[in-house]
Amino acid sequence: MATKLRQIIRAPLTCLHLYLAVSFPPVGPTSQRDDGDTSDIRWFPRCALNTLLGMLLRMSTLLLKTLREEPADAEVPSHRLLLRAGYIRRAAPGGYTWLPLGKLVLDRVTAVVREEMTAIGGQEVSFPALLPREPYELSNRWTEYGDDIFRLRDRRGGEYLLAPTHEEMFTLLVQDMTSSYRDFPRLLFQVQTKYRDEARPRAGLLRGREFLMKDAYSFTLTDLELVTVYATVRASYQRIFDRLGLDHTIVAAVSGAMGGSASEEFLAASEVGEDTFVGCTTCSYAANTEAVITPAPVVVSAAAAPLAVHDTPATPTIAALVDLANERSLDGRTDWTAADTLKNVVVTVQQPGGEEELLVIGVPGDREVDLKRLDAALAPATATLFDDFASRPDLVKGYIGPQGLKARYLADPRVAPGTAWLTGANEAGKHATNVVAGRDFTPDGTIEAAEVRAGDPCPSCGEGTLTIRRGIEIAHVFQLGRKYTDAFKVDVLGVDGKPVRPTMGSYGIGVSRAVAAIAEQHHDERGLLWPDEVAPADVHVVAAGKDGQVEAALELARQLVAAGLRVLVDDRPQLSAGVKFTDAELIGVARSVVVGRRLAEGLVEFRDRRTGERSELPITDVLRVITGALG
RNA sequence: CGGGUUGUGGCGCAGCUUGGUCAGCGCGCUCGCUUCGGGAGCGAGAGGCCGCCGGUUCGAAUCCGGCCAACCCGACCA
Repeated sequence: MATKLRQIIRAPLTCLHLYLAVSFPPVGPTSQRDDGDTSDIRWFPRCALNTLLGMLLRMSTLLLKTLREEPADAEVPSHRLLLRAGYIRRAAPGGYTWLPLGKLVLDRVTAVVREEMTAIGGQEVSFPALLPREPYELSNRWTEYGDDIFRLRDRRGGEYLLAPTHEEMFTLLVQDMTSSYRDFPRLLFQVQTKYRDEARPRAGLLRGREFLMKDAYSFTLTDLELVTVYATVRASYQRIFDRLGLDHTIVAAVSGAMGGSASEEFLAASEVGEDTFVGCTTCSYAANTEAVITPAPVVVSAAAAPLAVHDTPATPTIAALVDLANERSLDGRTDWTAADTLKNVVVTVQQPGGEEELLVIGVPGDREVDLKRLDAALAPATATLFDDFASRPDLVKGYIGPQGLKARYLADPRVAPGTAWLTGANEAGKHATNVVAGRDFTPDGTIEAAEVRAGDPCPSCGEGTLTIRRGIEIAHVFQLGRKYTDAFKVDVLGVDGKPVRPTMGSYGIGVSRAVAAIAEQHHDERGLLWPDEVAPADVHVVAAGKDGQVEAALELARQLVAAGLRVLVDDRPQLSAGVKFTDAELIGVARSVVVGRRLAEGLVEFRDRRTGERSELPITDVLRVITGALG
């Protein structure tokens, strides 16, 4: 009977992590499926260095329910399929339960990350997710991070947060445990649940309010060392994502709320991604649109005509202005286009502390202001469109020009000194031509706020043009610098006996998001199709028949397990073969073995879902074929 | 936070306009028999405070008000 404790399995000593696993009999009525031998429900993850341990998952007892119908509230493929195939369930707004199959995949992804981080000398630690306010107060992020932090109070009124990232804690740990240059360099990481009070969680695992993240931080004494470690981690990440089967692009990025420089993101190409990035048609340049630098134009004509004001009634929009300019042959020209005009957009800039300032942004009239790029340029401050023109009679909506403006003015790099523009005259119904930058007005600086378009010149090589794609941000690496070591005044003794302040690198991987990204890149109309490295099992054995097929499938599965394979076996009674085939395709283990109608002749069918290949082979050859296929 | 859509057994939905044998359908689940290689057939069942609160009414899933939640678009966001 199945009430006894299962045998305890000890992982080999070669494993970094020793897993003890005990499984219990399924709760509830078991009499019908209890075949008297459940001792093989061994349920444990393969250890980090894997191979020697097999695993047997019996679908007859697995906590799994596939859904035939599409869940109504799931939109993107990863969300739909992970729900349908029984990997996750929604448990809270922006929070998901990992079911057994999903947990296996998550753990495999984590294992790959852990192996690669360890391989470059990373050491794993783990901080609480629940942290007191003070460290975040000292780094100013209690304020800077704004509404995205989950904040809470304990019974005595003490203030806490659920950590959105752990820079402060890593820095404090290093401060606590190091005192000499001999303690450096350091690379520390953790795999932790992070919390962000996202205004709008969406797309299942892709943007949750609770998610699993691997965050790593390097501590070095010189900027040069930081560059070296950065390159090492970057290369490690490329290996990680290659192993995970994620088609990714490394793009130049902005570092956002973290602070820092030399920032790059790893984006997994996907139509459902929330990040837009550009690539160059000729060189290797790639960047998040937020980080695209606009090349300043070469100004040819130095001698421009003097500024001239024209009556331009009823032209509050660029389109109306251009039409009228051509109708009236302003300055004798009839070839005016939107690109000749200078559009001036008023925004309110809000600092994290709450102070507000009015700012006017000047961009060529044929381009919109990209609010994401604007915010990235202003970070950590944020901007909103200004619309209270009644309070500022000096700002004439639709007729604003940069000349004589009584507000801070930042211009697009295309508004270079010497360029002449058709723009507002700061008077209702009037515009001015030949408004020359550097002569008639001088911006307080430049800003990258104009939209980026496919076909724009490449800022790197200057020859190619930009193409635009969408991607899922699966990792972000950047040279953080001394923001946090300064905040906490971390100093260690250098070789010369004088204090040295370490500099930091920050390297994050969205682990749970990576699972979703893999699902986005590896599925078809029939279901998921996991890369081998992260699949919940190496092989899916399907018992298709009731003439001993279930017993034979289980026996085969045990042999495969004994050889170190992780096996998912569909031993569910009473189900037709069709149901099992469909489920197998939905669940997405690439290789399956069907123990079916030709069992009596000792033959089973081997299927490769990626290639569509099917072949019959003696049941005794299965192990050889599978191990061969797995490489 | 703005706009939109939607809340009815585990899942997917109908019913609401026109209040009254409407609490229904499909899937799933339980039991029996048959079936057994592509989400089987027949029969018999279990399962729902119709998101929540209040109002109108003789009577509310249905009409009205408020609230909550989910999803989508935007804003925001390692």
